[in-house]
Amino acid sequence: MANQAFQTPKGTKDVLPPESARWEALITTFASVVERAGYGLVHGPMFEDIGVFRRMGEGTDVVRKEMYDFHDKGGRHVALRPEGTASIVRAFVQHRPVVPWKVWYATPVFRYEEPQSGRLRQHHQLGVEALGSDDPDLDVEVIVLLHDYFAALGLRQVDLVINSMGTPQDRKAYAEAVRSFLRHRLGDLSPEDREKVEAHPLRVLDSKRPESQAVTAEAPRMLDLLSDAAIAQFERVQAGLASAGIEFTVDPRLVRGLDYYTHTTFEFRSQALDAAQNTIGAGGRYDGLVESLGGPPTPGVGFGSGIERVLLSCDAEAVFAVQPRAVQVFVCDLTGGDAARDLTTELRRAGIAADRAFGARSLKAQMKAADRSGAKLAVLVGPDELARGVVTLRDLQSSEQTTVDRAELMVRVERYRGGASVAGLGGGAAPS
RNA sequence: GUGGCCGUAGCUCAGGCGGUUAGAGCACCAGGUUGUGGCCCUGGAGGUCGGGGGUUCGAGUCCCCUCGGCCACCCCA
Repeated sequence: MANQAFQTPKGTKDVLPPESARWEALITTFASVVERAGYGLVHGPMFEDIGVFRRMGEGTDVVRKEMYDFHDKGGRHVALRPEGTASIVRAFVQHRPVVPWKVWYATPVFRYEEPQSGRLRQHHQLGVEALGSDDPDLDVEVIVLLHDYFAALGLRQVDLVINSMGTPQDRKAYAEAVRSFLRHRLGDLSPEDREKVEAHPLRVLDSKRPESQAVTAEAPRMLDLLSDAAIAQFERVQAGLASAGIEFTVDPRLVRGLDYYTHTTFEFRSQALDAAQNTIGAGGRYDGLVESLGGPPTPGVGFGSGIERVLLSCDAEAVFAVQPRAVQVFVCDLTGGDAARDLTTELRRAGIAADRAFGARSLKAQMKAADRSGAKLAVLVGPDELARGVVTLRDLQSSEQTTVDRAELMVRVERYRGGASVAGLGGGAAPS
C-alpha cells in the first residue's frame, strides 16, 4: 500500500467543472419550479439522532443494513441522512411552523450499498415536503411539480406510476390480508421472498421473481380493500392529474421501500434508462410520520429525486446540455503583471467576468489561454500600450483589434457588450 | 452481502505463445511568428502497467490476496 494515492471513497464521486455547471443549472431549474409554487429552501444537519431515521421503518433495508451510523465522541448514536424526508419532519416537529409548511431541499444522502450505475453510497437528492394538509389536491400539486421539473429539463421518456396505500388502518389491514394469503402459497414463492412474508408481506408484491409474481398476481389488491375515504382521496388525485394533463398508470403492486407511506404513492421512471435503477423521482403521502417523531398529528406529502439518476436520464435522452459560464474578458499582460492584476480586479468590480494568465507567460501562451477561457474579448497591455497610456482590445471571434485609452476601458467594454464592434469602439488608432 | 466482467500516461485505447530503454491519438508545455489565440509543423514533459505477495533467469503479460470500476441479484434516488 506504499504511496497508493488517495481517491474518492467507494461509491462516491467528485463533480468537477464543466459537469458541475450542469448541477448548478439543474438545481436552479428545480428551485425555480418549486419556488414558483411557494416552497422555501431548508438547510439542516447532515446527521441526526439515529432514532429520527428509524421511524422510516424498522423492517426496511435502508434502516436495517444501509445506514452510515456511528457513535460520536460524546457517545451519541447518530447517522448520516439516508433520505431527506425524516429530517424535514424532525425540523417541523422541533420548530412547529405554521401550516401548510411547504419546503424544498437539496442534500447528499448516504446509504451503504454495493455501487453500480445509478446507485452510489453518497448521492444527492432534490425534494419537497408539504406538511399540514390532507387535501388530495396537495398530492396533485407535488406530483405536478416533479413532472414539470422533468419537463423543464427536456426529459420526455418519463412514466408516472401511482398507487394508494390507504389510511394507516387500511395499510395495516391490507398487510395482514396479504400475509395470510401468502402463508397459504409459501411453496410457490421464491425462497428469497418466502422470508419476507411475516416481517414484510407488502415487499413481496413488487418482487421481480417470476414465480413470486405468478402468486402475487392473485393476491388481494390494495385497491379492493381501501376504505371509502381512501378511495375518494385517491380518485381526487387521479382527477387532478388528468386535469393537469399528466398521464399515469395505476399499479396496485407499487409498494415503496419506506414504511411510512399512506394513501398516495408515486414513482417516475425513465424509459431511456435501461439500467435496473430507472426510478428518477418518487414519493407519497405520510400521514403518520410527524406523530411518530413526537409531533402533533399532521399529514404530509413529498418526494425525493436523485440528481445523478436524473442527469443519467438527460444523457440517455441527449437533453439538458449545459455550457459552463465563460468569462467575458481576458487580460493579457506583457509588462510584468501589474496590468493583469489591476485590470481584472477593476473589471470584476464593475461586474464584468474577467480572467487572466499567471506566471508571466509569453503572449502566445496568454492568447491561447484567452481562447480557451471562452472570453469574447481580449485586453492586451504591453510596454507599448503602457507607454502610451492605452490598452489594445481584440475581438477573439472576428480578430478585429483597436486601442483605447486606458481610462476609457470600462466604458469601451460596456459598449462592446452592448453590441458595438471592436472597430466601432472608435479609439481612432489603427490595428497594429 | 452474493456472483460475473474489468483495471496500461490527465482522457480514450494498442501492447500475437512472459523476453532488451512500455506505445498511439487527444489534452498539456515549449519552439516555428523580436508582442497575438483558434489550423499546421517540430520537440518536450507525463507511467513504480491500481496496490501487495508469489512463480520464473526474466511478468504489463501467469497465480494468490487486496483495493477500485462496471454489471446482475438485492434494494432504491
